[in-house]
Amino acid sequence: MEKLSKKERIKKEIGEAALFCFAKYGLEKTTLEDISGIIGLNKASLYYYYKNKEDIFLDVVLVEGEKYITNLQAKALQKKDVESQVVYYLKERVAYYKDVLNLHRVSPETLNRILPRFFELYERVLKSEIGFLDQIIKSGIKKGEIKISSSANLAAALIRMSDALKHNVEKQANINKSGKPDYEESIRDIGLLVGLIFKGLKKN
Amino acid sequence: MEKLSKKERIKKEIGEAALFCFAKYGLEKTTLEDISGIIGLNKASLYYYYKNKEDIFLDVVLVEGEKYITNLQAKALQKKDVESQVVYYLKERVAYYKDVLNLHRVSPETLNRILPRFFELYERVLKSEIGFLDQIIKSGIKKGEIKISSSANLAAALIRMSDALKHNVEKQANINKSGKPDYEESIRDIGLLVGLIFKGLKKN
Amino acid sequence: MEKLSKKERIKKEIGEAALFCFAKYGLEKTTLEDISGIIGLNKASLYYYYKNKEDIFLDVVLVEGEKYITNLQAKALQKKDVESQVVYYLKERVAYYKDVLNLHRVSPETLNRILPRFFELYERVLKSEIGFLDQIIKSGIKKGEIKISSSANLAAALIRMSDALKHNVEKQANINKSGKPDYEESIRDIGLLVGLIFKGLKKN
Amino acid sequence: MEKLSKKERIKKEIGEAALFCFAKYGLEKTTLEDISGIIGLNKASLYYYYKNKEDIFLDVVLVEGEKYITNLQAKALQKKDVESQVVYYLKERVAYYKDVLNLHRVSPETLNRILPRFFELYERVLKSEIGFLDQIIKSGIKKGEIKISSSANLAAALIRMSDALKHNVEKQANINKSGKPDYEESIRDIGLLVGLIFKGLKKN
DNA sequence: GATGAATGAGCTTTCATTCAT
DNA sequence: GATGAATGAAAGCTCATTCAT
Repeated sequence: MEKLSKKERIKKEIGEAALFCFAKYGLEKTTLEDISGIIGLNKASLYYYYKNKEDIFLDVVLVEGEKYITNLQAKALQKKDVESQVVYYLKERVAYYKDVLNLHRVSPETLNRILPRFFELYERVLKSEIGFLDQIIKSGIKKGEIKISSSANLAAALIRMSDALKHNVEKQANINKSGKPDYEESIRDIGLLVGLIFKGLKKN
Repeated sequence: MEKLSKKERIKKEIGEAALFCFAKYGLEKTTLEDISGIIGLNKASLYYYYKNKEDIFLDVVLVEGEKYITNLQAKALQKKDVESQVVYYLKERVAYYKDVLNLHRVSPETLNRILPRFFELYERVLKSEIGFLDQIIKSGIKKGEIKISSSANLAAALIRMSDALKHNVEKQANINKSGKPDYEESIRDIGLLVGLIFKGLKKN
Repeated sequence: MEKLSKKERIKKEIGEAALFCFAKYGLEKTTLEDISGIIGLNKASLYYYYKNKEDIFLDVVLVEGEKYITNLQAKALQKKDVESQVVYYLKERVAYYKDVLNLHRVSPETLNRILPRFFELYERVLKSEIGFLDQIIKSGIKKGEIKISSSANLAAALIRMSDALKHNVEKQANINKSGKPDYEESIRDIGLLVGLIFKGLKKN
Repeated sequence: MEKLSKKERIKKEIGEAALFCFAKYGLEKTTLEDISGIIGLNKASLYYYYKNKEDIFLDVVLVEGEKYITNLQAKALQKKDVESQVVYYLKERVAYYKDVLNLHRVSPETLNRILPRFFELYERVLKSEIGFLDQIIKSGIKKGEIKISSSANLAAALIRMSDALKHNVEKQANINKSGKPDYEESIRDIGLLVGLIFKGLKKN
C-alpha cells in the first residue's frame, strides 16, 4: 500500500536493526557498528538518516509504541463497560513503559535526558490517544453508563493524570536511593483514582 | 553487634554505593568514579578493596542474594504443605535471578562472562539452600505427607534441576536471535516437574 | 614499484614509527601516543589500522623478521658446504630471536602471552624457511656431499628441531628463577645435533 | 666479617630481591610490590630504605658494578703487558655497560634520566678505577715498557676518554632514528686510540 | 620501623560523532 | 548518498609515591 521513499525504507531498516540490538544489548551497550553492520551499512552512514544514536532510539521506541497503542486500543474495546475500558487502557499503557525500559535496559539517568525529546515526538500519538479515550467515553455516555458534559476534556485529563503519576514515580526514583521507578504504584493509583472519578460520573 | 574491621567497613560502604549505582545506571553504565564518588574516595582506591569492577558486582549481588534467600525461606515455610513450599521456593528463586539481572541491566554478553565466577562463589549459599530443602522435605515426611528414603539427595537434585532449567534458557538465549533468556519457561517447567515428582512421592 | 593503498601506506608508517619506538623505549614502555605522535595521528586512530598494541608489535616484528630471514639465506648460501650452510642458518636464526627480544626489551611474561599468536602468523614464513633448507639439502645431494631420500622431510625436521630447542629454553626460563632464556644453550645444541645428523648423512 | 647494621642488612636484602626482579622483568616492568613481596615486606616500607625505585636500581647496579670491576681488574692483570692490560680493561668496562642495560632492559630514555645521579654515586668507584690504571701504568714504567711523567693524569684521562666515547654513542642514539647506542663503535675507538697513545709512550 | 590506606598520573581501549571526498 | 579516516572524551586499570598511625 504505502509507498516509502528510499530514504524512508532505509530508515525503517535501521530502526529494525536497532530494535533488535537494543533488545539484545540494551540501549547503552548497543554500538552504532552493531546496528549498521546488520544492514550492511557503514556506521557513518547512519548519520545521514538520523541525527544521533538517541534519535534512533526514540524513533524505534515511538514506532513500537504506536503499534502497541493501536493494539491496546483494540483490546480495551473488548472490556465490558466504559470504566473497565478506561482503567484497563490507562493501566496497561503505564505498564508498557516499564516493559520498554526494562527491555532496552535504559537507565533512569538516560531516560531523563531523553524524555523531553520523547514527549515532543509523542505529541502526535498523544492526540490519537486522547481521541480514543474521547470515543470510549462518548459511547459510554450514549449507552447511559455515565454522564458528563465535556468528554474531550475528561479524556485529556485522564491521560495527563496517568502520565503525571508515571512521571511522579520516575522523579521519586531519581531523588530516593532506590533508583528504580516503582511503576506499580502509579498503576495502583490510576486504578483508585479512575474508580473514584467514575463513581461520580455514574451517580448522576 | 558485629565488629567489622575498618577494611570490612569500607568494603561494605563500597558495596552499598555500588548497589545504589548499579540499580540506577546498570552494571555497565556505572563507572568506578560513580561508586567511589559517593563515599568520597578516589576511584583508584576501589582497587585496594576489590580486584576490579566485576568483583564489586559479584560481591554486591551475592550479599543481596543471600539476604533474599534467607527471606524467601521464611516465606516458603508459611505455605501449607511440603509440595507448595518446595514449588514456591524453587520458582521464586529463579524469578529472583530474572529480577536481579533486570535490576542491574546486565547484558547477556556480560552475564556469560561473569556467570562462571559467580557460581564459584555461590557454592556456599547453594549448600545452605540444599540444607533448607532437606529440612522441608524431612518435616513433610514426618507429617506423613510424603515418603522417600534419601531426603538429602532429593533436595540436592531439586536444586540442581531448577538451576539446570535456568541455565538452559540462558544458553538458548545465547544461541537464538532473541538474546533475552525466557525465565518464565524455566518457571513453568519447574512447576510441572515438581508436581510430577510429588505425585510419585505421595502415591506410596 | 609497489602500489600500496593509502591504508597500507599508513599501516607501514605506523609500523615504522612503532619499530623506532620499540627499539628506543622497548615494547612495554612505548605508548600509543609515542607511536601516533611521530606520524601526526591521534592515538585513537591507531585502532583504525590495528586491533591493539600487541598487533602492532607482531606486525613490526614479523616484517622485520622476514627481511632478516631473506638476508640470512643469502649469507648462508656463501658458506662452503651443506653442513656449514645448515648449521649457520639454524644458529643465526635462533640468535636473531634473542636479539629481537633484547632489542625490544620484551619481558618473558609478555613474551609468553604473545608467542602463540606470533607462531600463528609466522606459519607462512616458516614454510619458506623449510623450502630454503630443502633447496640447500638438495644441492648438497647433487654435489654428492650427502645422501638422503626425503630432503623435504629432513628440512622440516631440522627447522622444527631448532624451534623446539628454542622453545625449550624459553620454558625453562619460565620455571627457573633466572627468567632469562639461555638461548646460547639452544645454539650449542643445534651445532651438536646437526653435526651428528650430517655425520650420518655423509657416512652413506 | 663485616657487621652490618639492621638497616644495612635489609637494604642488602632489598637490593638482592630487586636485582632478581630487574633481571627477570626489566627495570620498568618491575613493580615495588614484586620486590617487597620477595622479602615479605610491605611496598611502602621500601621507602624507608630507599628514596625511590630509581635509587634502588642505582644501588643495585652500583654494587654489581663494583663486584664486576674488582673481578675485571684481577683478570686484566693477567694480560702480558701494560698496553694489553689497559686496552682489555677499558674495552671490557664499556662492554659491561651494554650488558647491564640489556640485562635490565633499561630504555636509553630512562638511562639518560638516571645517568647524572649514577655518575654522582659512581664517583667513588671511579677513583678506584683510576687508581687501578695508575698502578698498572706505574708498573709498566717500572718494567720499562713505557715512559711517561704523570701516570695519574694519564690514568684519569684514559678513563675519561673511554667514558666520553661511551657517552657519545649514547647521545648519538638519542638523536638518530636508531635508538640503540652502538657500543661496539666505542669499543673499536678505544682500541684504536689506546693503541696510538701507547705507540707514543713506547717510542721514547 | 612498618604498614594500611589513599591518590595522581598515565596507560590501553572503546565509541559516538564529524567531515572531506 | 556513502564511507574511509580521524578524534575527543571517557572508561577500567596499574603503579610509584605519600602519609598518618
